[in-house]
Amino acid sequence: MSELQPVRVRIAPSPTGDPHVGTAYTTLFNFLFARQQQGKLILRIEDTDQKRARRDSEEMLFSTLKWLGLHWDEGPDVGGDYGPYRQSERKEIHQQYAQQLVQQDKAFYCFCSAERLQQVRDAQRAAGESPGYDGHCRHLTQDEVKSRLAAGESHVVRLKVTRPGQVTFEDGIRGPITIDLKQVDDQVLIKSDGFPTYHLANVIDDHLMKISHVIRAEEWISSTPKHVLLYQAFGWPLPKFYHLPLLRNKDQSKISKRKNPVSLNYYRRKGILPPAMLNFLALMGSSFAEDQEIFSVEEMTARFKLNKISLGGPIFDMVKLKHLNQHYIKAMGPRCFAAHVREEMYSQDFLEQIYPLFCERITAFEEFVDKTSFLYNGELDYRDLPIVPKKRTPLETKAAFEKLLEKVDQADVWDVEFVEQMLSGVQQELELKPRDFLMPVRIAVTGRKDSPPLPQSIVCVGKAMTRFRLAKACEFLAQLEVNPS
RNA sequence: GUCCCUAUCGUCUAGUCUGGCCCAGGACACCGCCCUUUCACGGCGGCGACGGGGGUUCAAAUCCCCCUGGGGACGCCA
Repeated sequence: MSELQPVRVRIAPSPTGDPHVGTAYTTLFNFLFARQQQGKLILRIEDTDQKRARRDSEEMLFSTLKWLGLHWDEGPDVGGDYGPYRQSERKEIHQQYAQQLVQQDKAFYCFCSAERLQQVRDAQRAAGESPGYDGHCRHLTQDEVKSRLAAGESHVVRLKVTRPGQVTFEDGIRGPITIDLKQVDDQVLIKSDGFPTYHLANVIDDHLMKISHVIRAEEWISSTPKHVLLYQAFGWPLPKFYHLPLLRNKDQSKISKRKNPVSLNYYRRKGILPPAMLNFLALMGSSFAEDQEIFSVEEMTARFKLNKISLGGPIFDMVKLKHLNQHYIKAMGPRCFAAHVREEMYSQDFLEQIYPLFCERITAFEEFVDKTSFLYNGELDYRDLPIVPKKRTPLETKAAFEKLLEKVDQADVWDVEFVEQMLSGVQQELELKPRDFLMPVRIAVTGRKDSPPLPQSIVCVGKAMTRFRLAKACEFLAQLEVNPS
C-alpha cells in the first residue's frame, strides 16, 4: 500500500485487571506492522470507566508488555508529542468536542435514567425487536434542555444518528462492510459523570494522535459505524480499519478466563518464554512461510502481511504453545537457561519472600526443592488427597471454590492481608467450619496437606496460578461427583 | 430476536484474490518403527480436512447463490 502519511498505530488497553493474552495478541500485530512500516506504536490507556480503571493494572500492563519485548514509541510512561496518553487526562478535550457536536445539532442531551433505558430495552427484546435507545430526549426544546441542565439534572450526551441510511466502511482484511443505521444506536458520547465513552474518546484521540491504521479485535466491527459517523460529524478523514480475529476457547467461544487461563502473568509464571509466546501468537491467523513456523521477531517483521490474516477464530492451543516453548528452551543455550532459572524461578526477591515460610520447615537444603515444589508446579494432581472434607460433598466444595474464584477475580491487590480477608470472608459467607473450607483450599492451591500458612502460600503461588488451580480443582470435583472413586 | 463477521485434517495453517501444477502441502497432537539399558530429544512412516446443496465452466478447495455450523455485537464496559 502506498502510504503518504507516516504509519502510526496504537494499542488502547483499558487498565482493568490482569494483562490479557488478547492484549498481547493485538499489541504484537500492531507492533510488527509499525516496525515493518517504520512507523510508530502508541500506547494509550483507555481509563474512562472510573469504576473499573485501576492504576496498578496499568503498571502491570507496562511491565508485562516489556517482558514480552513489545515496546512502544509513545505512551504515558515514555511521553511523546501527542499526549497526554491517558484518556482520563484528556476529559476536557473530549467534552469540548462533544459540545461542538451539540452546538451543530449533531448530538443532544439525554436525561433518561438507566432504569428507564433498561425497561425500554427489555420491552423491545420481549417484542422481538432489536434493543436500542428510543429517541426519547431527541426532540426536547432548547428551553427545556436549558432549564433541566440548570436544575442540575443528571444527563448524558448522545449522538444524533440520522436514519434511514447505512454506513459502509472498508476493513483492510475483509473488504467493505455495510451496516444499516437501524442497527446503530444514538450512542452515548459523554456519560453522566462527565467522562467520554470509548466511542467518542477513541475517535477523538485517534484523530488527534494522527493514527493511520486502527488494528483491533473483531468484536469492534459492529461499533465501527458509530466511529465512522463520528469521523464524518467532525469532518475528519478515516483511518484504515483492520479487525483481527478473536482468540477462542476450545469450544470456540471468545477466549475467557472461565474456560482458559488468559492472564499473561499465568504464562510467565508457568515458564513460557517471551519469544515462544510471541511466535505462538503470531501464528494465530497468519503464516509467514509455507514450510516454517519458528520465527524471530525480526523475521516476523520482515514477512508480516497485515492484509493477509486468516479470519477463522483460532483456538488458543496450549499444547502447541508448549511445543514452541520447548523449541526455544532447546535453543536458548546454557547461559540463557541458567539466567532464566535464576531470574524467573529463583530470583533474589522471590527467595527472600519465601524465606520466612521455609526456614523453619527445612532442616537441610535437601528438603528445599520438595517442600517448595508447589510454588513451581503448574496443574496439580488431586487424586488421593482429601480435597473433600468428611461429611461434605464434592459439589459443596466446588461451590466454595467458585465463590472464592469470584473474589480472586475481583482482587486488585494480592498480599497476605487481602488473602486473609478473602478467605475468612468466603468462609463466613458460606458458614463453613475452618477445616471444611481451609483444608480443601489448601489442597486445591498447593496440592498438599502440609503447606506453610495458607494466606502466605496463596500469595506466593500468585494470583494467576491460584485462579488456574482453583478452576482445575472445580473441574476435578465436578468429575468426582459424576464418577466417585 | 436483529444485524455483522466467518467456514480446508482434532488443533494452527498453506493453497482461494489471479479456476487447471491440489484425488489438497506443512506443523502440533495421536499411532507405529528406528536410535536408545530408562525417559526425553532426534529420524522415518502412518492416521487425518476442502460443512451440505445448487449453479457458472472443458475444468472449482478456489467464482456465484442458498442452507447449515461457528463466532461477535446490540451497555452511561472497553
